[in-house]
Parts: sequence; structure tokens; C-alpha cells
Amino acid sequence: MMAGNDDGLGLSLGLSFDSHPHRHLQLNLMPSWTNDASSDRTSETGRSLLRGIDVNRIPPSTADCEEEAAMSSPNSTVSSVSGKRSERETNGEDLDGDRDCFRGISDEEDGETSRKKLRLTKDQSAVLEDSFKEHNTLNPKQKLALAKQLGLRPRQVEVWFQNRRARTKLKQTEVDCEFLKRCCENLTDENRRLQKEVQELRALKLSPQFYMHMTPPTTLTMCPSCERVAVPPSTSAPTTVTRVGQAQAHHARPIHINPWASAIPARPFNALHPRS
DNA sequence: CTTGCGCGACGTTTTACTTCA
DNA sequence: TATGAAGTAAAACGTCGCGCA
Repeated sequence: MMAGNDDGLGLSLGLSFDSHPHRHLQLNLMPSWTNDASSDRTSETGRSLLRGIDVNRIPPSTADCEEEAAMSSPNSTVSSVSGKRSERETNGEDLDGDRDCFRGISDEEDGETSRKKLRLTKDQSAVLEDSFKEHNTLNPKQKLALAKQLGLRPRQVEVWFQNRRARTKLKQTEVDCEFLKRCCENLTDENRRLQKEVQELRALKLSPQFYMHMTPPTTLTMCPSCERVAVPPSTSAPTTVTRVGQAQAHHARPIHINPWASAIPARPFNALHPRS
């Protein structure tokens, strides 16, 4: 059962096993306005210093309330934040004296620490999605600009991006899982087919007529460096050939190659399309 | 080398919303 | 039709580890 507000992640996925063994998630990472994040970092109050302090209990200034009220989404009828709201919020960047402004008098009085969740409007979500498509992380300037544009707190924008990244990763994991499942199925099929082929070849091998038409096993010389079998100078080569030319430059050593095995075509195996 | 800070990842909690009996 | 339980998505939070100055 779905909640009906599936955002349709619209991921741009690039799965590839061809030239690179690692699949990659195509995300546009900070191309345009990647400003110097470090220079822009606001002076967040150290979390460690404030750990254990319930900032929710800190009464907000009237100015903060007014400022935040102006910033809040027009559609967000209610918005209060958990009593365990992190210390980040106490800094100027987040302007978070607001949380008590939104909570309302009753909450303030009963000291309840429940957090009201703000549902973002469709427009807000759309803007955030567009922004995420451009860059899945935000520097402080981007965060502030986006928050101002949407009438949200920077912390909300930050949280949205964190959750969005998590959803993207989850989606990618699901895609990968499905991919590996298909690989496994194909490998199982291929294995079954090869087992059958081996059985057939063994049966042929035991048949006397089979030897009548076959040349004896061949001794070939293979270069261990380049792993190539020597090409005999004469095409009418006997059953035994030795490595010449290139292999002699390397440390050629004779190895025995099972001629029956050559019946199996030497081609790269594609787990997704084993028979193609 | 140590320390503090900022940030992202990750797991969890809480809330809003939908579906269905 | 109204209602409550169950399920789901997502907003918000806490914690940890890493990089950097």
C-alpha cells in the first residue's frame, strides 16, 4: 500500500559492466555554483558544547519569531520542532528561535516536546527536486538562497537534502539488488546449460567412433605473459607445436591444452545475456 | 600531533497521510 | 457515511566518522 505521495525519484541511473566493473549512479554533482564552502560556513555553535541542553526550553526572542514567521511557508499551517532539536539550530544561520513561535502557546505551556512535521508544498518539493538534480549537496550559500526562495529554514532545506540523498541511495540499492538477482538467475541458467554440455561431451568421448575422426590431443606452447598460443610457422602443423617469435621473447613454457575444451567458444561471458 | 568545527552518512523517531475493513 | 487500525512516506532528529584549519 502506498501513501500516494511517491515522489517518483526520477533517478538517472547508469549501470554498466562493460568497461568498468562498478556501476555508477549518475548524479550531477555541484557543477555550477560550487563556491568555497569552507569560507562560507557560518559559525555554528559547537554541538559538543551544547549537548544535553534542551534548546527547546530556551524562549525565543520576539524578533526571532517575527523573522521566522515571515520565512515560513505560507502553506505550512503548523510547524513546531522536536524538543530535542539539535544545537545547530541555535545559530544565526538557522534563525531557529522560530520553533517555539510555531508551536503555539499551549505547547509552550505544557512543555510538550512533540514535533510537528511540516509537509512541504508541491511547489516547494518541485524546486527542491530541481535543485537536487543540479547538485545533490548544498554549500551554505546555496542552502541559504534556497531556504529564502522557498520560505523555509535552512535547516529544513538541509534535512530535505539529507533525506533525499538517503532515498536516492536506497533506490540505487534496490536497482543494484534487482540487477544482481538477474545476474544470478542467468548464471544459474548458464551453469545448467554448461553442465548439460559437459555431459554430452563426456558421452561422446566414451564413444569409440568419436576417436576415429578426431586428431590426438595437441601440445601447444603458451606464453605465460601474454597468454597467447603460439602460431606455427607452417599451417600444416603437426599435432605438437611450439611457441615461436613473440613467445620466445617471453618465458615460454609448454602447456597442455585440452582440445575438447576448445569446443566451448572463448568469448566474454555476459551474465545478463549469457547466450548473446 | 591535537583539537574544534562543519558536514555527510546512517539509523531512528515522529508525524502526516492513505487505504481499507 | 463515519471511524479507527494498519501501513507508508517523509520530515526531523541523534550520533558517528571524516576532512580541514
